[in-house]
Amino acid sequence: MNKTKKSIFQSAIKIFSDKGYDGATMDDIAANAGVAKGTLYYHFKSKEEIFKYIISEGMNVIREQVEDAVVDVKNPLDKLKILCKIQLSLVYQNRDFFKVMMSQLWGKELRQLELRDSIHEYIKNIQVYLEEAMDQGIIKKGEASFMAYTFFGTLFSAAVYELINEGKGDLEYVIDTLIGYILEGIEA
Amino acid sequence: MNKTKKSIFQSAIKIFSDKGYDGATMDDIAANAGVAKGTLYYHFKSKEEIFKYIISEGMNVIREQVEDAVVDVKNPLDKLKILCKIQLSLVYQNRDFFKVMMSQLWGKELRQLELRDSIHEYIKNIQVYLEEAMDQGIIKKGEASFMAYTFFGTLFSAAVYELINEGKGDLEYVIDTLIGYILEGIEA
Amino acid sequence: MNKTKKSIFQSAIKIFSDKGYDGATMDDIAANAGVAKGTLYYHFKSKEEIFKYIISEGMNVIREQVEDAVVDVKNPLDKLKILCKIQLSLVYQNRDFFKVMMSQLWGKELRQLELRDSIHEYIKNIQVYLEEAMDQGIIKKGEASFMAYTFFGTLFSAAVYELINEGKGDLEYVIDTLIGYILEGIEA
Amino acid sequence: MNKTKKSIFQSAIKIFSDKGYDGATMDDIAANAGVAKGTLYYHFKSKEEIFKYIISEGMNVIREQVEDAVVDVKNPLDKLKILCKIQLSLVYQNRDFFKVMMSQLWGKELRQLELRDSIHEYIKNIQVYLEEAMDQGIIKKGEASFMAYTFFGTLFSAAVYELINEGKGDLEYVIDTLIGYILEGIEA
DNA sequence: TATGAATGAGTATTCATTCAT
DNA sequence: CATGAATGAATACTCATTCAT
Repeated sequence: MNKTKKSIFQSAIKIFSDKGYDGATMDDIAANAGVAKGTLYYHFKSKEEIFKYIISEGMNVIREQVEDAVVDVKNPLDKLKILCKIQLSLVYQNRDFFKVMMSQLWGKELRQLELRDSIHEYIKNIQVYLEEAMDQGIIKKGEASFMAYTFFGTLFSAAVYELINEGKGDLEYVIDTLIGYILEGIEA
Repeated sequence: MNKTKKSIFQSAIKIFSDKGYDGATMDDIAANAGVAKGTLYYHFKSKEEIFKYIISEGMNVIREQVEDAVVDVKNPLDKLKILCKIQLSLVYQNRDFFKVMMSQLWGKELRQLELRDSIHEYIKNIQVYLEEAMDQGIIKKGEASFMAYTFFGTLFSAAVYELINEGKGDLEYVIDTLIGYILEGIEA
Repeated sequence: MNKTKKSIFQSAIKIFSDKGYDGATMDDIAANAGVAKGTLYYHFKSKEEIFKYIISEGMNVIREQVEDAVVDVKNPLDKLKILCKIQLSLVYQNRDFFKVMMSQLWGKELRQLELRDSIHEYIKNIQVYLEEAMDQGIIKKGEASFMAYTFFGTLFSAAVYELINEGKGDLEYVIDTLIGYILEGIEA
Repeated sequence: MNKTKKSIFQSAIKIFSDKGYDGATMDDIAANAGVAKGTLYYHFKSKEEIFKYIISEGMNVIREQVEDAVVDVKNPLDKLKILCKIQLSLVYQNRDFFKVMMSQLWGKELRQLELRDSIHEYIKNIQVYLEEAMDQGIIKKGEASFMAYTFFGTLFSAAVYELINEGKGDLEYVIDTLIGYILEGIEA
């Protein structure tokens, strides 16, 4: 990704996160990137192409980082904890990207169906970790697929919390508390 | 709300949930409601007005139903369980409304800021229930505000699960399992 | 003209004078008249019909008043003076009506062509008075038709003056001064 | 002003003069200019912006031409005559522009209030010439401000005359006669 | 590689008019 | 006589996309 393309990429994330896919205009993106509108079309075929590019790049980064973080951990419980931690950190490090995803998850447009597939794929990955832990008796037996969604839902909690109480919380505290809730629940 | 207004209201929820706020057109809404476009403007000042109306009506329904369900329950743990249950049921009964909310939660448009305020208000209500339960030692001590977001995040899990695996799950099972996760965690 | 029709008539003059023909809406007129929109259509066939009615009623009033004022005056110079005076008074008494006329005089819409015909007719009336005075050697010989327009232009001066310096001037002074200018010019 | 912008500018004057501000459509203007509708918005922010641009450009032209014509004339009476002459010529050369002004002078819309301010400013300029001539005893003593409106009203006479008797009159004759009326009146 | 003027299909909104009550 | 809900054609304005430079 050269410099111009990168600045378009980053501007698009910012603009999509502020205005949503349909609300964002190519003018907004070009202005924010500091390039002429025509330049967008030199680097991307269309608005939708930019969107898809953002999603696929973003998902790749997440997948890689999760893999890297977990690869050397042997203990399955630690693995889950690390998984939680890295996921939540990523939400905080890529707020705008997550906002784009969250807002585009719903709906029946093609790009949205593709995004859902992409997330579905990702959740199936989490599921694998959960099944491992189940097999070893670390976590409750149950439908791993469903549990994976709960896991994913936690990201949402964190994102909404951050969205509404912008920057007020302490990242470390939020992450540790959430991991606690996921594993042990809130009951005393 | 007279008949015409109601059919506009319901169509708008459907269309907004399929296409998002900006993606939805007034033509879509009118066609779906079976009225002429001008009729939309006879009953609502603007597209944004329709949106706001949907949100405020929807939130009222939720608030009322939650209150009704919980009012006669004395035991604080039962109260939390009922709270969970009713919330999740509402997600399933008003899928489209929730999709609209979820997709419009993000972003910086006025309507979105207002929606966030509205949800913030609702979460503060949940917080009150949690504080009660904390005081009575039923649930872990901690920042009730933050815990309320976790609670809310569960709705999201359920919504995404339902969204991706459309109708495949058994509502009762989903609800009971989720309540279990929230209270006791996933750890064995 | 019954009470309802009259209030529509007067509201229409007011609204047309504030917003012009195209800028005025039937809603504006109805609201200002304190009746429902449908009521306008009970009394008038269309917006254009209201406009035409206003113009024809207005011109009638002017014609009558001018005639009445001049009928008993024998001396042709006095006649001209009276003519000036009454015309100018009418401008001041029917500001809104004149604004409607002035703004609709231009353009190529049917209603505007008709209005121009109407005014042309009126100016030809003035011309008759001028020809009388010319014949008797009271005023300069010349093309009476053209002189009549000058006469009419004076109304415009007065109207613009009043429009820009709203109500500041003394009516009597304005009228007397203008008559002086018309008859004797501004040269010392 | 580049070529495209200029053709939009000229079309707008034509269309506004035929149909008035509200009656004119952007489609009309675009078609007349031979450009796509979007092109109007590439060069002007809105319909109102086009209007304001026309007025300010038009007033500038008038101001400049009047100044140029008068600057070398020393004799104050000649100055007034030239002033009359140039003003009247401008009316004839810019018929459409004047029609736009005349029709938009009335009413209470923002653009109209601004137009009135603009004209008020212009009339104050005329007033200066009149005051000079008054000081030198060339014209009658009196309220110069008011006299300036009379002067301006003459433009109106000429415009209406031209409007109703399209092109029939001889420009030179009309101008000379009007100057005569203004300075010496119509009385014999 | 990058630009920005030009496009035209699409969109929210307005408003004169109709009509059943 | 009077109403006001409903209409749909018309209108200002937007914006993704194209293309000549």
